[in-house]
Amino acid sequence: MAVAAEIEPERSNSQTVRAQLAVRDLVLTGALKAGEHVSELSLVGRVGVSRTPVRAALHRLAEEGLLEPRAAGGFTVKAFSDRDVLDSIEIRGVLEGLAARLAAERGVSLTAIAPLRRCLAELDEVVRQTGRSVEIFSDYVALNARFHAVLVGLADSRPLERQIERAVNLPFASPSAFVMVQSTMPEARTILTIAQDHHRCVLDAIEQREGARAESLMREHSRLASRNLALALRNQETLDLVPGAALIRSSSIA
Amino acid sequence: MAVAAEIEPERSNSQTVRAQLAVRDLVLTGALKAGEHVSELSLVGRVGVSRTPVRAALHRLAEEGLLEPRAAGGFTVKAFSDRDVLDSIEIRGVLEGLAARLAAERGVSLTAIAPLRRCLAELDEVVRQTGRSVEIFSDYVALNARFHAVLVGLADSRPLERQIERAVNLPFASPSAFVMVQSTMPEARTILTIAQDHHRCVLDAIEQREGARAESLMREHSRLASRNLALALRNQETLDLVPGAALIRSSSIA
DNA sequence: CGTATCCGAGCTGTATACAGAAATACGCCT
DNA sequence: AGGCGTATTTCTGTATACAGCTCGGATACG
Repeated sequence: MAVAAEIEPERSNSQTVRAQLAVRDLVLTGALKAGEHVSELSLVGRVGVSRTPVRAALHRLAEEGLLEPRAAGGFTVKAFSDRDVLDSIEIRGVLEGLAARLAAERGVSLTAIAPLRRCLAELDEVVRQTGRSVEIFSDYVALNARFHAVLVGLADSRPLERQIERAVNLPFASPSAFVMVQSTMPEARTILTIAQDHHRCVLDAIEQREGARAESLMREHSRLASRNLALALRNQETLDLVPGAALIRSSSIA
Repeated sequence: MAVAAEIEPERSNSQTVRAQLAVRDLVLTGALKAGEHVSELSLVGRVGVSRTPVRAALHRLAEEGLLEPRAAGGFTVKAFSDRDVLDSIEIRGVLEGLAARLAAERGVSLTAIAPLRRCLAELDEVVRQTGRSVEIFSDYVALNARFHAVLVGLADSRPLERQIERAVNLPFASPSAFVMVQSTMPEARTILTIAQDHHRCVLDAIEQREGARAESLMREHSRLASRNLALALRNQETLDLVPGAALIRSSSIA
């Protein structure tokens, strides 16, 4: 089918996963507008699999929070207010803060923290660089994602990992969601420097078993994202750099 | 089928929901042991619906955290260490703490807080009562659940509600999970009194917009559950009063 | 002209049939 | 007698057929 060819032919192992990725992309790119009802049959044509995996994918995306189940059955694309986004970021901050505190309180061996130290050093290099801004930032995004993931692992708590994974699944709530927005701003380098100092201090706090400090640092760290969100909402064009921006219906279209 | 008759004939609207409830019960009662592989076909016979809704139910239960997806496909009943349970309770405390703080910081009108005040008054009465211990506690459980639910609503944040709902879905992480354990203990009344004082102080803190106080109170409040867990783990017989206790594989079977 | 009712199209929920993969058990070979 | 390979069986993943329901439109009536 012609339309199906639009979607990458990625022959992933599972049809369900393929459908999930395809539909998620449709939602995040705005091909399916917020509030719109998304029917199973229409997707069957678009992603080229039968109803069963499409159905499973829709349920999973509803669990992720991108779709909203209707009482009558079926799903609609969820719309997020700016406060919803803000709250999602705060939730992530609180949970990551808990992870940092647990790591600190329970103690982490030096060998366990070593990978994170290495990650920190790599981030240092990226921040120190003075090249093409966009490239620096995309390097930063990748390393930053790794840093956060490994940090959460230090808490060594499966329940917490699960909960954080869910919080981060909302694309605009991920630790790196708003980093690219900074790349368009004059004080870009400043913010990176501050964020990286957060990283460093959190590691120090964990090493010295300062739980409260580690926790509040991670919270404040997440608020960098909140601040970037506020900036992005002012100049609408930079908002396109944020994944899933199509879902954010700005309440202030004055 | 004879076996299907064991399950209540509850003709709920949806086959999927029926299957979900039935399988959840099988897991929580221990009919399906922790670690055991749960096959779709075997459940088809037990709950009396076809594979499609059973399959959907299994995926939902995996999302809830009661089942664990296997790489090869299918699911196993998840096992929880006591630390997993402890962490789950801590996660709930942290999230409910966030809810209380947001409510306090953003401000709550007196009319909005009124239902919670009423709930508090009803709890007061229950705590003051001096009747059959078990009845008092089951009354308390119901009211306590309502109190927590309404409190979370005060934060007025859909993302946070979603996240907390997920945290509470783990049966032993719910606010009332370990209340029944107290009913067997001599200092039962004492704990209820303390818990109720937490409730009262949190409301006061929210009214007076003391965010930090509201947050730390809710955290400490959740730690009552942690303490009850520790007690329940000592006398194994009281552990049966906890929903889903069958999933907790005590690491210390000394 | 507005409103209520009825009918039809489309969609979801459910059941089942089929294919491929994994686990198990059996038999054969060493 | 034990280990390995193969065959069988059982399972999951996927596709499709069917039934009931919901929603929208058209028509008739006030």
